[in-house]
Amino acid sequence: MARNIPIKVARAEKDMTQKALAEAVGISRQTMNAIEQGEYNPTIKLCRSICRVLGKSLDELFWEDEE
Amino acid sequence: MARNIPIKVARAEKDMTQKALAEAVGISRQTMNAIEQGEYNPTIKLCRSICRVLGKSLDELFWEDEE
DNA sequence: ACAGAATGTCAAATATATTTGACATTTATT
DNA sequence: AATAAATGTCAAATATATTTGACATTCTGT
Repeated sequence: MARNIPIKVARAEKDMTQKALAEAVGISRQTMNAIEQGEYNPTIKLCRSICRVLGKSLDELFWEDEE
Repeated sequence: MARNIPIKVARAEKDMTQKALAEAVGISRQTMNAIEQGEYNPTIKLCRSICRVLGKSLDELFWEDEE
């Protein structure tokens, strides 16, 4: 999996730290970091939470052309 | 969670059975059924697979306004 | 250069998505 | 009405997402 740059950018736009985003979404900092590193595969529910907090769509933050 | 009507519709458009979609995506028929029933929470990777097979976007098939 | 915050990463434990098999119910076809 | 295909649902087992704690590294500001 590829690193998730769109999340990093959206987070920067909101001036949020990984920790802050993790807390806003109710997960651990390590999980948030791993998602941004593209090391796994969050649940769709979690993806939606992240989208809501960052004000972005699923397609903007989580689409990938090739698996 | 709410039943996922958009998947049902998209599947109908492609004239695919739950079983056929499940096979195309590499999961069990029961899991596909449960997803359509909104009983859980697939992985984003699986959501992307379903989107590719059905020719729809994440936002079209998996967005929900309220959790 | 120093200190503190933010990020990256690992291993072990826990929660939960997914599978398998089996059966009941509904829908479509003849 | 009868049969087959499609769908809905349950329980037990397995795979994997997520947590927790701990430590190393990079980034920022003073």
